[in-house]
Amino acid sequence: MAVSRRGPRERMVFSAAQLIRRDGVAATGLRDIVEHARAPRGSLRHYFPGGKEQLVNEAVEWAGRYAAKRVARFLAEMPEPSPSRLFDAMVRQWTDEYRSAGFAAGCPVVAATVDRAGSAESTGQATAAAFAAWNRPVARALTEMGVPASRAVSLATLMISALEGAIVIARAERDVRALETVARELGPVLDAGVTPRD
Amino acid sequence: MAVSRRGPRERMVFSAAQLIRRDGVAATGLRDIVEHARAPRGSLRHYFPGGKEQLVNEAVEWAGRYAAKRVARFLAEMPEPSPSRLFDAMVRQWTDEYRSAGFAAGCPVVAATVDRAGSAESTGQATAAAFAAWNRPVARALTEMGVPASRAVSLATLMISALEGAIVIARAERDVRALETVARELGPVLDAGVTPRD
DNA sequence: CGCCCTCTATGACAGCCGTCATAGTAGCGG
DNA sequence: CCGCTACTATGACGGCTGTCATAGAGGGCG
Repeated sequence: MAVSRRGPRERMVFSAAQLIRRDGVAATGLRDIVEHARAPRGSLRHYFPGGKEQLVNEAVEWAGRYAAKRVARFLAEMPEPSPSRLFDAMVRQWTDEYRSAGFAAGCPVVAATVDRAGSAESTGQATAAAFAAWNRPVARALTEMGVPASRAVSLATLMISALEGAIVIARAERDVRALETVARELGPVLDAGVTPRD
Repeated sequence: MAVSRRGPRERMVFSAAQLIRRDGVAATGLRDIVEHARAPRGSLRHYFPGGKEQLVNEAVEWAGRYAAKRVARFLAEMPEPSPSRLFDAMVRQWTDEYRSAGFAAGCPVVAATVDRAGSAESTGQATAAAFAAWNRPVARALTEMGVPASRAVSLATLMISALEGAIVIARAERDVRALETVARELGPVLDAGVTPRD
């Protein structure tokens, strides 16, 4: 696997993101992460002297970069990009996973935001940065498709909001219905460039 | 307080919902709930023989009923109901809370969905039921406003998805921007297709 | 009174948590 | 060979978790 090619440190961050998005932050133990990453437990302290908080933060940051790269790939694979087609691709990533692998996991950034366990000031900043890192390429893509710059960021926020909400509902219902619904209902809106209220 | 008028059992469910939506399920201890509810710890086992799982499920169900009732109240207070105005009211509930009380808490149903801690089959059903209980009055309100029945459920799902996603982003950013954005961008979309007045 | 039923009090239990202390290994430059 | 650095191994620590066992109030009622 390409994964095991990476160093233990990177594997731990990756495994942390994977377990967090499945079980939540509090329910994910350091020992679980180490085992899932097939990494030596003795190295935990060495690589992450900041403890669990640091590992969680890096996992969130990793997820933000991953989502951003994913957007770029969607656009690269798209012959004639359009807002609705981009949104479709973003949604389809989740419907595909849920259909093939079940509804066990959600978005790690959402998990880290919701399950902040009270403390963790730095985790709050990490989640905000992750959402920003995700929003940025989406908004930029929209502007390149002809959406006015003033609305591009807003539409990107709407897309990500609807997607994240639908992910949660899909997990609860164990059905991709909500994901398909937001794609179907929001797609035309994104293409039309509906004039916002006064 | 009206709250302390209620029996200890109901207070525990209420406190559970309140703590879960702030810290998540796993990070919320039974002892925290009992203390927050000013309820006797000895009664926990008596009222909730199903343990934490039962208490969490009841908190989620309570939240679903609460959200449904809230929709009814929004409509009752609305002179001339419209889809966008309903959505505005739903969003404003959260912007108001965040502005006045800070970004500590989110939606308990989302927390219970994301933070399912692996097990808890019954909690999955409870969260699905809660979303359904919330969707139902929204969809019904939309049909009464002139939205075709076939699209009412879809639009309700879109509204709730966008709202929930924006709640999460707002908490991460510690800013109501995302909430205001989805209200502004989605409002006109929801009204479109509705024949204005008789 | 005595009995029952609802509710409460208290403490112990095993188990997991994140953190940390200590020791040890491998490799490399000198 | 040394010393040094990077990394790993292992186990213990206090603290918190949900669960449970046992005992005891309090009140209605015959």
